[in-house]
Amino acid sequence: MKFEAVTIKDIAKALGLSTSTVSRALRDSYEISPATKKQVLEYAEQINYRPNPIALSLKEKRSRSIGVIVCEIANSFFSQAINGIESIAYDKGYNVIISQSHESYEREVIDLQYLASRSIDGLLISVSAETEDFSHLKNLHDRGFPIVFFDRVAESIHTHKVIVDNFKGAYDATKHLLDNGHQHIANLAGSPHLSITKERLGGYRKALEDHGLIYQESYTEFCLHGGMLYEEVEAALDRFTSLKQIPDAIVASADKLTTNCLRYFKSKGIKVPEEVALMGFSNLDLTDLLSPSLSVVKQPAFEMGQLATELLLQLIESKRPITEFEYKVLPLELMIRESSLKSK
Amino acid sequence: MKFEAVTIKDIAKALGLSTSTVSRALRDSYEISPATKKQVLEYAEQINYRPNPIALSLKEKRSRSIGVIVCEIANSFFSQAINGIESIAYDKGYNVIISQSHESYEREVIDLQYLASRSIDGLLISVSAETEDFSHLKNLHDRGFPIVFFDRVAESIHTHKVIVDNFKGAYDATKHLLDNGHQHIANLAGSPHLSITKERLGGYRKALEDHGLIYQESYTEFCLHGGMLYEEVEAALDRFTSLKQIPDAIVASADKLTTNCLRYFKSKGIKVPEEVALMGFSNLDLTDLLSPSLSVVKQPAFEMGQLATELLLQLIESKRPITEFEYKVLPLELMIRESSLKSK
DNA sequence: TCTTTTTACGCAAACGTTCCCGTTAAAGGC
DNA sequence: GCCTTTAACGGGAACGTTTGCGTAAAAAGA
Repeated sequence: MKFEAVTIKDIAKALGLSTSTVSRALRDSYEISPATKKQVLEYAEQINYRPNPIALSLKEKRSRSIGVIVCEIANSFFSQAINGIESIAYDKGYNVIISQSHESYEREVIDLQYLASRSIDGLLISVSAETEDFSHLKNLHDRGFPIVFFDRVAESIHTHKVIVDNFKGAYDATKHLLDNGHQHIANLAGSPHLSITKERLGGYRKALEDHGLIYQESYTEFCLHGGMLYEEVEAALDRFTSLKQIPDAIVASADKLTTNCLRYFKSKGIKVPEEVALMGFSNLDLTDLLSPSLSVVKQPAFEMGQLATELLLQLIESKRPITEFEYKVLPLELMIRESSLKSK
Repeated sequence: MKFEAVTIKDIAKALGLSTSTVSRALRDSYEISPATKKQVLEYAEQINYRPNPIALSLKEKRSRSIGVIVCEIANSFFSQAINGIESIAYDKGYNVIISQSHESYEREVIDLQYLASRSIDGLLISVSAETEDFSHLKNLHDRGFPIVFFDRVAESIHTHKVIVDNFKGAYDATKHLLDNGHQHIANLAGSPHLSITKERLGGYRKALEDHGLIYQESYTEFCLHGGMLYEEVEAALDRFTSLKQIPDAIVASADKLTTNCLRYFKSKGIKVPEEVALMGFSNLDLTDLLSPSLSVVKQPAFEMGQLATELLLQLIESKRPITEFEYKVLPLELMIRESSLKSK
C-alpha cells in the first residue's frame, strides 16, 4: 500500500508549464509573471502540494534533521533534555531523530552508524556508561561531522560541550551531609568511564578533605550500568553495609542510583534518614512525594538541551570550519528535603 | 562546515568502472565478475563507503522511517511505549522519528504536517488531550497513508488500533475501593475528548452501579490537560472537597492525575489513605517508593508499542490495500499497595 | 523601422542510486 | 571458420527539486 504524493511535475503538466517555471513560481521568483504565479499557487494549494523533502535533501546535501543519542529516554533527565533540544530544533526547522544506547557501547556504535548513514546534519550525544573508546565518534568528527556533547562528554574530542558543575554539585551535597553531622559518607558512583562520574567523585572527595576527613576507597562503589540494574546497586550497598564502619550517609551520583538506593533501604527496612541519610543526583519531578522525600541535586536538563542544540546548529550552519569551541558549565540546584536530615 | 560523504561515483572513478558496475558489485549481482566484485568491495570498505539513504529514498519512494506522535515523552507510559516501538522498528531496519504534541491540538496538526512532509512511511499516534476533530488524520488516511493508533484512538478512523482494557481497569480499580469499604468514590478524569477517558469513566460507573450505588455527575471532574497542569487537578480536587459529602476515595484516570492528586493531598495535609483513599492509572516505576505507596492500574506500555509497530509495518509493507483492521485490547495489571487501603 | 532591452519562460544538468537496455568480446557449437 | 550464446560491463533514464543558461516574444529606445 503506498501513498502517492503530488509533485511539481503534476502541476506543470496540468497547467501546461515547465517544472522550472512551477518551481520558480512556488518560490516567488521575480522571473515569473504575477498571473502565472497566482495560477500555480492556487492550483498547488488546491491539490495540496507539499515539496518532497527527500528530493530537497538530495539536492542540498542536508537533511535538516539532527540526531540525538542518549542512554534512555525513560529517564527524567534525558526526557527533559530532549524537550529542550526539541524546542530549539523545532524553532529552527530541524527534525530530531532520537536513538537510545541503553547504556551499551555496542548499541551506541550501531546507533551512530545508523544515524550517520541516515544523513543527519549533526549529532547531540551523551555517551553510554560502557563507552571507553571514543574512536567511533572521533572518526566522524575528524571528517568534519558536527557533534556536540552534553552531560557525558568525551574529553579527547575537541568540540562544543555542555555540562553541569558536577564537581560543585557533589561537593555541595557532600558538604551538606557533613554539615548535618554525618561522618561516614559513602559515594554510590556510576560508571567509572564516564566524565560525570569522575567529576562527581572529585567533588565528593574534596568536600571530605576540606572537612578534615580522609578519602577511603572502600567508601566508593561504582555501578557500571549507572544503576539501570537494581542488582548492581544492591551489590554495592551490600558491600557498604558489610563494612566494619557502616556509612551513615550516602551520596548517589545518578538518578537511578538514587532511587534504587531508596528502594534498597526500603526493602531492607533500613530507615532513611534515621539510620542512613541519602542525597543524590536526580531530575525526577516527584522526589517530593517519595518516602522519605528526597534531597537531590537537580540538573538544568531543559536548558542543557537547548544550549547544546543551539551550539550544534551553529556548527551546522557555519560557513567556515569552527576552531573555537565552547565548554559550557551550568549550575546545579540543591533541593534539601527529608532524606538528608540529621541521623539522630 | 559540511561533511562530504563518499559516493558510488568516487569508487567508479577510482577504479575506472561505471557507476552501474559498482552498484551491481556492491549488491552482489551475478552480472559482475568475482574479481571486480572483490576489488569494489575492498575499496568500498577501505574508504568507508555508505550508501546514501536519501538517494535511495528518492528512488524507492520510501524512507524506511516511521513517525510517532505522543503528547509527552517525559511520561512513563509513553517513554515505555516508545521503547517498545523502537525495539520492533530497529529490528526491521526502520527509523523512528518522535514528535510531541504537548497535549495541544494545534501542535499535533503541525507535527503531523511536518512528519508527513518528511516522507515518513507511516504513523503511530496517541492523540492529544485537546483533539476533538480528527480530520487532519482522516485526510491522510483517506489518501492511503498508513496510520496505527495506540492508547488514545480516533474511533471514526478505520485502521489498526491498540488499546488496553480501560473499562475493566477502571471497573476493577473502583471495585477494589468499594470492596475495601469506600462508599463515596470520585473519579478524577482526563480530557473528555479522549477515548480512554470515556472508557475509564464507563468502567467506573458500571462498578458503582453493580455495587448498588448510583453514578453522580458531581463525583466526576474532567481535567482538560490530563493533569499536565497542577492547577487543573487542584481545582478539581478543591471542588470534590467542597462537596457536602466529601469523597472517601478517588480513582484517577491518568499518570499525572494520580501523582498530582497525591501532591495535592500532601500539600493540604490530607492523609492518604486514612482520610481519602487513592488509586490511579500509572506506569511510573517508583510508585512503590511514594508516600504512601501507590495502588495503581498499570498498562503494558512496552507491549502496546511493540504491537502497534508490528501492525504499522504490516500496513506499510503490504502489497495490496488492507481492509481488515485489528482492534487489539490488552489486559491491565492491578497493583494494590497502601494508598487504597481501608479508611479506618 | 530597426536595434536593444526586458520579460517570462523552457531546457538540461545535478544530487546518489538503481535498473533496463544495449554493447563488446570471448567462449562455445557445428 | 562462421554463427550463436554468454559473460561482463557501460549508457542513460528515472526519482523530485533547483538553478544557470538560453531564447522567444514583447516592450522600449532611437
